[in-house]
Amino acid sequence: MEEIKKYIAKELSKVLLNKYNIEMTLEEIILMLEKPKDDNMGDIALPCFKFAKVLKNSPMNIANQINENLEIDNRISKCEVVSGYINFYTNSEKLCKSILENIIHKGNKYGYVNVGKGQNVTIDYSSPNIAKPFHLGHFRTTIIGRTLYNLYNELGYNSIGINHLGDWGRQFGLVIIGYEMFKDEYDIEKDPLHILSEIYVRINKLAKEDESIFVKASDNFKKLEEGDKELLALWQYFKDVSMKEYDRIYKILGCKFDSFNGEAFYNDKMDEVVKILDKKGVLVLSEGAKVVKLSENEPPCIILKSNGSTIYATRDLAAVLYRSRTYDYAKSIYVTSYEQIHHFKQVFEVSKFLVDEKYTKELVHVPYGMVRLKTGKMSSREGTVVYLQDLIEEAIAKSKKIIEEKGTEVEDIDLLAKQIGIGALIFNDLKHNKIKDIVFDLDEVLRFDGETGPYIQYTYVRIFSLINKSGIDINTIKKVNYIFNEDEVKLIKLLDMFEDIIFETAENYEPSILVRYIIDVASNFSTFYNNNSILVEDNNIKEARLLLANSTGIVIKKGLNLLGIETPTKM
RNA sequence: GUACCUAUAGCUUAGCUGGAUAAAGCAUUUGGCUACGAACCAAAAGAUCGUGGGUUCAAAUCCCUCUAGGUGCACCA
Repeated sequence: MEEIKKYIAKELSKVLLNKYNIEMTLEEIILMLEKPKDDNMGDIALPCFKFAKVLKNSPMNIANQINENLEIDNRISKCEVVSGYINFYTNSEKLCKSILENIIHKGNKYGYVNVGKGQNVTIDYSSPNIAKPFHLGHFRTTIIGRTLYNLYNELGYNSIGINHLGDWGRQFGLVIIGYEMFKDEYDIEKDPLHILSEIYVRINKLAKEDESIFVKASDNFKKLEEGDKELLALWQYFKDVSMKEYDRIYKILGCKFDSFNGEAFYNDKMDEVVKILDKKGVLVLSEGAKVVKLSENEPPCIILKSNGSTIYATRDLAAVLYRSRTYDYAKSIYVTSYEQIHHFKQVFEVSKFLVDEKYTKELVHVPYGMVRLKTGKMSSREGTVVYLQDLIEEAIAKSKKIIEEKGTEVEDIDLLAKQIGIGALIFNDLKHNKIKDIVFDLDEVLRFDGETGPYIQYTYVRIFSLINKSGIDINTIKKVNYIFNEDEVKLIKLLDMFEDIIFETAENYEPSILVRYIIDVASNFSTFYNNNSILVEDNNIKEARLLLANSTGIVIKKGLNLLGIETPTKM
């Protein structure tokens, strides 16, 4: 379709120049071209309103004039002027054949476009705080980040997934106090993370009443920073038990990371940050702390607290320095909730003093909205936190129940329930525009009808089953000898958009674009599938439709896999 | 106080680099399984696009006011 756009733009530019003496580049004209609202208004449209003012004529007249002077070959089957627009109808017979043959030719590589040329993109995501169970609040960063990870690989970049563990800071000084105080009351080994987080809540409460506990926590953290062996051993224990649980969660979600260098990793790398900032003369003393002032009215970015300890911004800055050197990234993405917008704005601003412009201009914060419960905000103090492990188990159990109610021919129901349950969880989340808050309701998430994960998976299963039943080896069909009908043309043109959609999704850091597209594909396939018989038709028709089904299957499978959702072949 | 984000059908949302009749799903009403999986398809009904201004040939979309909700704003992460 892009080629045809270019062709139309080229022809238009000739008419504009000759008839009106308007000089426009192909790119400018392509930008003016749009997709008509309705499919029966053609494939490409040129609104002529902008010319009206310059030419002092009505858009309708101009459209007619341009249309009359336009010389176009058989790639376009029809041009029509409708209320100020010129609508172009592509010759879909040729177009559809070439689109389908291209998809079949590329197979499961369809969608891959090498725009990244192997450049590194770091994606900082998930990043839970250790010594606490993984909860629903970490879910969005994990699956949005993972989707971006897959997308950038698909675009020919080399994605580097970084789990910037929250494993450093005063809170661990506090946990240590709590641990020593309360450990004898628990059998920690039984469920370390839940117990540790309970201890954290208790000690936090005490500290609120007794300021000296916070002071001691800060001391502890200072000691950790200085390498106190005893305290570090405790810290290491917290980290080990945390990683054990996180690994389990990542495995079930299918997430992979190339690095688990968390905040503690940068402990010995922050001195250099301080030195560089100091040398550049931007580090100033303010209220006892060392800070970088960014603007007059705004509070500064704290680099060293008044007790000399570092703060999370210092660690993020050290990470920018380290990642620029280690990965020489073309882009560096941070996926966190919108609560941290201000923080990253500051960090990105200060990092201009640390690294080359090459590395600062592609620092990207990808913020997303909060997950809320029907009962309100999640709070560990209120005990209203939803742990992801529990949630996943519940989702799987509920899915299993629904599957059994609906009936299935699958033997391994547990596996299927896992694929569907987790798929539904991911799909529902990524379906929404990421910046919007989500009110979490498991019953809503696990609906199987309409725009849902199970619906897409079901569509895929039907495609798979159809091709199986045909008894034809799909790879032996190379040519299309058939003129596609309206349903088919619509679906094929949609499949043709896949590469653009992947690009757009990555460029906007917005997985919902891809999700919406997959819904559109599945829904169009279902319409086609309902209105057209396949297996009983003559060979030419049957083969063409099987190719179409197979191509749709390729796009759906690839699309879902990019989102981290599995595609069962039976349900 | 100030900055940023959000507000579209009963519910959940899409559309937001301005363009043709505001698009889906759920729920509601109705029709379709002796063709390949009905977890499906089709039809009907359902919208003062939060309010009030402004810019424009054209505003859900851009600018301003106000309202409601959310989030951030110096030693937590």
